[in-house]
Amino acid sequence: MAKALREPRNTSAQTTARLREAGLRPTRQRVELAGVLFQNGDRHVTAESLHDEVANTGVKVSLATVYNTLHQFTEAGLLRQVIVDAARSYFDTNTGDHQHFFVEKEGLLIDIPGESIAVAGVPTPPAGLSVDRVDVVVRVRRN
Amino acid sequence: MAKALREPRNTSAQTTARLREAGLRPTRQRVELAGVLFQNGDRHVTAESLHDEVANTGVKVSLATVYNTLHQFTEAGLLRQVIVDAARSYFDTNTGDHQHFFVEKEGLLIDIPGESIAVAGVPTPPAGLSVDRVDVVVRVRRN
DNA sequence: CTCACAGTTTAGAATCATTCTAATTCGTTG
DNA sequence: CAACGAATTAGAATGATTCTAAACTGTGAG
Repeated sequence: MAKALREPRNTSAQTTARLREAGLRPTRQRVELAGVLFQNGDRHVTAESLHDEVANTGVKVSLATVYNTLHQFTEAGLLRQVIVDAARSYFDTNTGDHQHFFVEKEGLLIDIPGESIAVAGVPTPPAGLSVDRVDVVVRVRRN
Repeated sequence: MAKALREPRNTSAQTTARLREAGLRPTRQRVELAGVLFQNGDRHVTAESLHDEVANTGVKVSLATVYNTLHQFTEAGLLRQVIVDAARSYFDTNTGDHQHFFVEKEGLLIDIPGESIAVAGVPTPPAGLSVDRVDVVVRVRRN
Protein backbone atom coordinates (compact mmCIF):
# COMPACT_ATOMS: atom_id res chain seq x y z
CA MET A 1 0.00 0.00 0.00
CA ALA A 2 2.73 2.34 0.88
CA LYS A 3 4.05 2.53 -2.66
CA ALA A 4 0.73 2.43 -4.46
CA LEU A 5 1.43 5.62 -6.37
CA ARG A 6 4.99 4.87 -7.23
CA GLU A 7 4.55 4.18 -10.94
CA PRO A 8 7.60 3.56 -13.05
CA ARG A 9 8.31 7.04 -14.38
CA ASN A 10 9.04 7.33 -18.06
CA THR A 11 11.75 9.50 -16.60
CA SER A 12 13.55 6.25 -16.87
CA ALA A 13 16.97 5.25 -15.74
CA GLN A 14 17.84 4.65 -19.38
CA THR A 15 17.37 8.28 -20.25
CA THR A 16 19.41 9.32 -17.27
CA ALA A 17 22.18 6.95 -18.24
CA ARG A 18 22.14 8.15 -21.81
CA LEU A 19 22.52 11.74 -20.70
CA ARG A 20 25.37 10.84 -18.40
CA GLU A 21 27.16 9.03 -21.20
CA ALA A 22 26.79 12.14 -23.29
CA GLY A 23 28.46 14.09 -20.51
CA LEU A 24 25.30 15.93 -19.57
CA ARG A 25 24.10 16.18 -16.01
CA PRO A 26 20.66 14.59 -15.87
CA THR A 27 18.61 17.44 -14.59
CA ARG A 28 14.87 17.32 -14.30
CA GLN A 29 14.33 19.33 -17.46
CA ARG A 30 16.89 17.51 -19.56
CA VAL A 31 15.47 14.17 -18.56
CA GLU A 32 12.01 15.41 -19.36
CA LEU A 33 12.98 16.74 -22.77
CA ALA A 34 15.00 13.65 -23.61
CA GLY A 35 12.01 11.54 -22.62
CA VAL A 36 9.71 13.35 -25.00
CA LEU A 37 12.30 13.38 -27.77
CA PHE A 38 13.63 9.86 -27.68
CA GLN A 39 10.60 7.92 -26.49
CA ASN A 40 8.94 7.11 -29.77
CA GLY A 41 11.09 6.67 -32.85
CA ASP A 42 12.37 9.41 -35.10
CA ARG A 43 11.06 12.89 -34.57
CA HIS A 44 11.50 16.39 -35.94
CA VAL A 45 10.97 19.28 -33.60
CA THR A 46 11.29 22.98 -33.40
CA ALA A 47 12.27 24.77 -30.21
CA GLU A 48 8.76 26.04 -29.93
CA SER A 49 7.00 22.81 -30.83
CA LEU A 50 9.02 20.95 -28.23
CA HIS A 51 8.36 23.65 -25.68
CA ASP A 52 4.63 23.42 -26.29
CA GLU A 53 4.66 19.67 -26.20
CA VAL A 54 6.47 19.52 -22.89
CA ALA A 55 4.19 22.18 -21.49
CA ASN A 56 1.22 20.01 -22.39
CA THR A 57 2.59 17.16 -20.34
CA GLY A 58 2.29 19.48 -17.39
CA VAL A 59 5.99 19.94 -16.81
CA LYS A 60 7.33 23.45 -16.87
CA VAL A 61 10.53 24.11 -18.81
CA SER A 62 11.48 27.57 -19.97
CA LEU A 63 11.93 28.28 -23.65
CA ALA A 64 15.52 29.33 -22.96
CA THR A 65 16.19 25.90 -21.53
CA VAL A 66 14.64 24.22 -24.52
CA TYR A 67 17.01 26.13 -26.77
CA ASN A 68 19.98 25.39 -24.56
CA THR A 69 19.09 21.74 -24.39
CA LEU A 70 18.53 21.35 -28.10
CA HIS A 71 21.97 22.77 -28.75
CA GLN A 72 23.62 20.69 -26.07
CA PHE A 73 21.98 17.54 -27.38
CA THR A 74 23.11 18.46 -30.84
CA GLU A 75 26.70 18.99 -29.73
CA ALA A 76 26.53 15.71 -27.86
CA GLY A 77 25.45 13.94 -31.04
CA LEU A 78 22.01 13.08 -29.72
CA LEU A 79 20.32 15.36 -32.23
CA ARG A 80 21.02 16.72 -35.64
CA GLN A 81 20.09 20.20 -36.74
CA VAL A 82 18.32 20.46 -40.07
CA ILE A 83 18.38 23.68 -42.01
CA VAL A 84 15.57 23.87 -44.53
CA ASP A 85 13.65 26.95 -43.60
CA ALA A 86 14.85 30.49 -43.19
CA ALA A 87 12.23 31.06 -40.52
CA ARG A 88 13.09 28.41 -37.96
CA SER A 89 15.47 25.62 -37.03
CA TYR A 90 14.50 21.97 -36.93
CA PHE A 91 16.11 19.26 -34.86
CA ASP A 92 16.02 15.62 -35.84
CA THR A 93 16.31 12.73 -33.41
CA ASN A 94 17.57 10.60 -36.25
CA THR A 95 21.29 11.34 -36.31
CA GLY A 96 22.10 8.67 -38.85
CA ASP A 97 22.89 9.21 -42.50
CA HIS A 98 19.68 10.28 -44.18
CA GLN A 99 18.01 13.13 -46.02
CA HIS A 100 14.65 14.87 -46.05
CA PHE A 101 11.50 15.74 -47.85
CA PHE A 102 10.32 19.15 -46.76
CA VAL A 103 6.78 20.46 -47.17
CA GLU A 104 7.46 24.15 -46.88
CA LYS A 105 3.86 25.31 -46.52
CA GLU A 106 3.31 23.10 -43.51
CA GLY A 107 6.78 23.15 -42.04
CA LEU A 108 6.73 19.37 -42.26
CA LEU A 109 9.90 17.27 -42.45
CA ILE A 110 9.90 13.64 -43.59
CA ASP A 111 12.92 11.36 -43.43
CA ILE A 112 14.40 9.72 -46.48
CA PRO A 113 16.56 6.73 -45.59
CA GLY A 114 20.21 7.44 -46.31
CA GLU A 115 20.71 4.26 -48.27
CA SER A 116 18.08 5.11 -50.83
CA ILE A 117 19.66 8.39 -51.86
CA ALA A 118 23.00 8.73 -53.60
CA VAL A 119 24.72 11.93 -54.56
CA ALA A 120 27.29 11.46 -57.28
CA GLY A 121 29.65 13.85 -58.94
CA VAL A 122 30.40 16.16 -56.05
CA PRO A 123 33.52 17.96 -57.22
CA THR A 124 36.60 18.28 -55.06
CA PRO A 125 36.12 21.45 -53.02
CA PRO A 126 38.38 24.41 -53.75
CA ALA A 127 41.84 24.19 -52.22
CA GLY A 128 41.92 24.43 -48.46
CA LEU A 129 38.39 23.15 -48.02
CA SER A 130 37.18 19.70 -47.19
CA VAL A 131 33.74 18.20 -47.21
CA ASP A 132 32.00 18.06 -43.90
CA ARG A 133 28.67 16.60 -45.00
CA VAL A 134 26.28 16.59 -47.90
CA ASP A 135 22.71 17.63 -47.24
CA VAL A 136 19.91 16.91 -49.64
CA VAL A 137 16.53 18.54 -49.27
CA VAL A 138 13.76 17.41 -51.54
CA ARG A 139 11.26 20.23 -51.48
CA VAL A 140 7.77 18.96 -52.08
CA ARG A 141 4.34 20.50 -52.28
CA ARG A 142 0.80 19.36 -51.90
CA ASN A 143 -0.79 18.57 -55.25
CA MET B 1 34.00 67.94 -76.46
CA ALA B 2 30.47 68.50 -75.43
CA LYS B 3 29.91 64.94 -74.37
CA ALA B 4 33.33 64.31 -72.89
CA LEU B 5 31.86 63.26 -69.55
CA ARG B 6 28.99 61.30 -70.88
CA GLU B 7 30.21 57.80 -70.12
CA PRO B 8 27.91 54.95 -70.88
CA ARG B 9 26.17 54.43 -67.54
CA ASN B 10 26.10 50.89 -66.30
CA THR B 11 22.55 51.91 -65.50
CA SER B 12 22.11 50.63 -68.98
CA ALA B 13 19.10 50.37 -71.14
CA GLN B 14 19.60 46.63 -71.04
CA THR B 15 18.92 46.52 -67.33
CA THR B 16 15.87 48.66 -67.79
CA ALA B 17 14.63 46.42 -70.54
CA ARG B 18 15.25 43.33 -68.47
CA LEU B 19 13.23 44.72 -65.61
CA ARG B 20 10.40 45.64 -67.91
CA GLU B 21 10.34 42.16 -69.39
CA ALA B 22 10.09 40.81 -65.88
CA GLY B 23 7.08 43.01 -65.34
CA LEU B 24 8.88 45.31 -62.94
CA ARG B 25 8.78 49.04 -63.24
CA PRO B 26 12.36 50.20 -63.71
CA THR B 27 12.71 52.55 -60.80
CA ARG B 28 15.97 54.18 -59.88
CA GLN B 29 16.63 51.74 -57.03
CA ARG B 30 15.66 48.63 -58.92
CA VAL B 31 17.88 49.61 -61.83
CA GLU B 32 20.71 50.32 -59.42
CA LEU B 33 20.35 47.02 -57.59
CA ALA B 34 19.97 45.07 -60.80
CA GLY B 35 23.10 46.77 -62.09
CA VAL B 36 25.15 45.69 -59.10
CA LEU B 37 23.69 42.21 -59.12
CA PHE B 38 23.82 41.28 -62.78
CA GLN B 39 26.87 43.19 -63.94
CA ASN B 40 29.62 40.67 -63.32
CA GLY B 41 28.76 37.01 -63.59
CA ASP B 42 27.27 34.87 -60.86
CA ARG B 43 26.96 36.34 -57.42
CA HIS B 44 25.66 35.41 -53.99
CA VAL B 45 24.37 38.18 -51.77
CA THR B 46 22.47 38.72 -48.58
CA ALA B 47 20.12 41.63 -48.08
CA GLU B 48 22.67 43.32 -45.90
CA SER B 49 25.68 42.68 -48.10
CA LEU B 50 23.83 44.07 -51.08
CA HIS B 51 22.65 47.04 -49.10
CA ASP B 52 26.21 47.82 -48.00
CA GLU B 53 27.56 47.36 -51.48
CA VAL B 54 25.06 49.71 -53.03
CA ALA B 55 25.64 52.21 -50.26
CA ASN B 56 29.33 52.18 -51.12
CA THR B 57 28.61 53.14 -54.69
CA GLY B 58 27.12 56.29 -53.25
CA VAL B 59 23.53 55.53 -54.10
CA LYS B 60 21.04 55.46 -51.28
CA VAL B 61 18.55 52.63 -51.14
CA SER B 62 16.75 51.69 -47.97
CA LEU B 63 17.15 48.26 -46.48
CA ALA B 64 13.41 47.72 -46.79
CA THR B 65 13.68 48.30 -50.51
CA VAL B 66 16.57 45.89 -50.78
CA TYR B 67 14.43 43.22 -49.15
CA ASN B 68 11.46 44.05 -51.33
CA THR B 69 13.56 44.02 -54.44
CA LEU B 70 15.31 40.75 -53.64
CA HIS B 71 11.94 39.09 -53.22
CA GLN B 72 10.47 40.65 -56.32
CA PHE B 73 13.49 39.62 -58.37
CA THR B 74 13.17 36.14 -56.95
CA GLU B 75 9.50 35.90 -57.86
CA ALA B 76 10.33 37.21 -61.30
CA GLY B 77 12.87 34.44 -61.75
CA LEU B 78 15.83 36.80 -61.84
CA LEU B 79 17.21 35.44 -58.58
CA ARG B 80 17.08 32.24 -56.64
CA GLN B 81 16.91 32.08 -52.89
CA VAL B 82 19.34 29.71 -51.22
CA ILE B 83 18.68 28.38 -47.75
CA VAL B 84 21.81 27.11 -46.09
CA ASP B 85 22.10 29.14 -42.94
CA ALA B 86 19.58 29.56 -40.17
CA ALA B 87 20.89 33.05 -39.56
CA ARG B 88 20.32 34.72 -42.91
CA SER B 89 19.04 34.28 -46.45
CA TYR B 90 21.21 34.21 -49.51
CA PHE B 91 20.21 35.12 -53.03
CA ASP B 92 21.94 33.73 -56.07
CA THR B 93 22.07 35.44 -59.46
CA ASN B 94 22.58 32.06 -61.02
CA THR B 95 19.06 30.76 -61.47
CA GLY B 96 20.08 27.74 -63.47
CA ASP B 97 20.23 24.17 -62.26
CA HIS B 98 23.15 23.95 -59.87
CA GLN B 99 24.09 23.28 -56.26
CA HIS B 100 26.43 24.76 -53.64
CA PHE B 101 29.40 24.37 -51.43
CA PHE B 102 28.85 26.31 -48.24
CA VAL B 103 31.60 27.43 -45.89
CA GLU B 104 29.57 27.99 -42.78
CA LYS B 105 32.19 29.81 -40.74
CA GLU B 106 32.59 32.45 -43.40
CA GLY B 107 29.09 32.51 -44.78
CA LEU B 108 30.61 31.78 -48.18
CA LEU B 109 28.66 30.14 -50.99
CA ILE B 110 30.34 28.57 -54.01
CA ASP B 111 28.48 27.27 -57.05
CA ILE B 112 28.68 23.69 -58.18
CA PRO B 113 27.62 23.27 -61.80
CA GLY B 114 24.37 21.36 -62.02
CA GLU B 115 25.67 18.91 -64.58
CA SER B 116 28.41 17.64 -62.34
CA ILE B 117 26.10 16.58 -59.53
CA ALA B 118 23.53 13.82 -59.75
CA VAL B 119 21.12 12.78 -57.06
CA ALA B 120 19.83 9.27 -57.52
CA GLY B 121 17.35 7.22 -55.57
CA VAL B 122 15.00 9.94 -54.44
CA PRO B 123 11.94 7.96 -53.41
CA THR B 124 8.47 8.86 -54.58
CA PRO B 125 7.13 11.38 -52.09
CA PRO B 126 4.27 10.31 -49.83
CA ALA B 127 0.85 10.40 -51.46
CA GLY B 128 -0.44 13.84 -52.28
CA LEU B 129 3.00 15.37 -52.53
CA SER B 130 5.10 16.08 -55.56
CA VAL B 131 8.69 17.12 -55.93
CA ASP B 132 9.31 20.78 -56.43
CA ARG B 133 13.09 20.78 -56.49
CA VAL B 134 16.07 19.02 -55.03
CA ASP B 135 18.64 21.08 -53.20
CA VAL B 136 22.08 19.81 -52.39
CA VAL B 137 24.34 21.63 -49.99
CA VAL B 138 27.88 20.40 -49.61
CA ARG B 139 29.02 21.79 -46.28
CA VAL B 140 32.74 22.33 -46.25
CA ARG B 141 35.25 23.64 -43.76
CA ARG B 142 38.68 25.12 -43.87
CA ASN B 143 41.38 22.50 -43.23
C1' DC C 1 23.28 13.26 5.57
C1' DT C 2 24.70 17.91 4.79
C1' DC C 3 27.49 21.54 2.68
C1' DA C 4 29.31 23.97 -0.84
C1' DC C 5 30.07 24.94 -5.37
C1' DA C 6 29.96 24.43 -10.21
C1' DG C 7 26.63 23.57 -13.40
C1' DT C 8 21.65 24.68 -14.67
C1' DT C 9 17.55 26.99 -15.15
C1' DT C 10 14.89 30.96 -15.82
C1' DA C 11 12.41 35.44 -16.57
C1' DG C 12 12.95 38.98 -18.99
C1' DA C 13 15.82 42.00 -21.60
C1' DA C 14 18.43 42.25 -25.73
C1' DT C 15 19.61 41.14 -30.50
C1' DC C 16 19.18 40.43 -35.28
C1' DA C 17 17.15 39.54 -39.51
C1' DT C 18 13.15 40.45 -41.68
C1' DT C 19 8.48 42.41 -42.32
C1' DC C 20 5.04 45.83 -41.78
C1' DT C 21 2.92 50.53 -41.75
C1' DA C 22 1.68 54.79 -43.08
C1' DA C 23 3.25 58.62 -45.32
C1' DT C 24 5.90 60.51 -49.08
C1' DT C 25 7.71 60.22 -53.71
C1' DC C 26 7.99 58.65 -58.41
C1' DG C 27 6.75 56.48 -63.22
C1' DT C 28 3.67 56.24 -66.52
C1' DT C 29 -0.17 57.19 -69.20
C1' DG C 30 -3.53 60.28 -70.92
C1' DC D 1 1.98 68.33 -67.08
C1' DA D 2 -1.75 66.31 -64.10
C1' DA D 3 -3.28 62.37 -61.81
C1' DC D 4 -3.18 57.97 -60.07
C1' DG D 5 -1.39 53.75 -58.80
C1' DA D 6 3.00 51.72 -57.81
C1' DA D 7 7.31 52.10 -55.21
C1' DT D 8 10.20 53.78 -51.59
C1' DT D 9 11.22 54.77 -47.00
C1' DA D 10 11.92 55.64 -41.94
C1' DG D 11 10.87 53.70 -38.20
C1' DA D 12 8.01 50.65 -35.61
C1' DA D 13 6.84 45.88 -35.10
C1' DT D 14 7.64 41.01 -35.19
C1' DG D 15 9.51 36.55 -34.27
C1' DA D 16 13.08 33.50 -33.51
C1' DT D 17 16.96 33.07 -30.89
C1' DT D 18 20.52 34.52 -27.53
C1' DC D 19 22.09 36.79 -23.51
C1' DT D 20 22.19 38.24 -18.60
C1' DA D 21 22.13 38.06 -13.94
C1' DA D 22 20.01 35.96 -10.28
C1' DA D 23 17.95 31.89 -8.15
C1' DC D 24 18.22 26.90 -7.91
C1' DT D 25 19.94 22.12 -7.96
C1' DG D 26 22.98 17.88 -8.77
C1' DT D 27 26.87 15.83 -6.91
C1' DG D 28 30.95 14.64 -4.49
C1' DA D 29 33.45 15.46 -0.15
C1' DG D 30 33.47 15.08 4.48
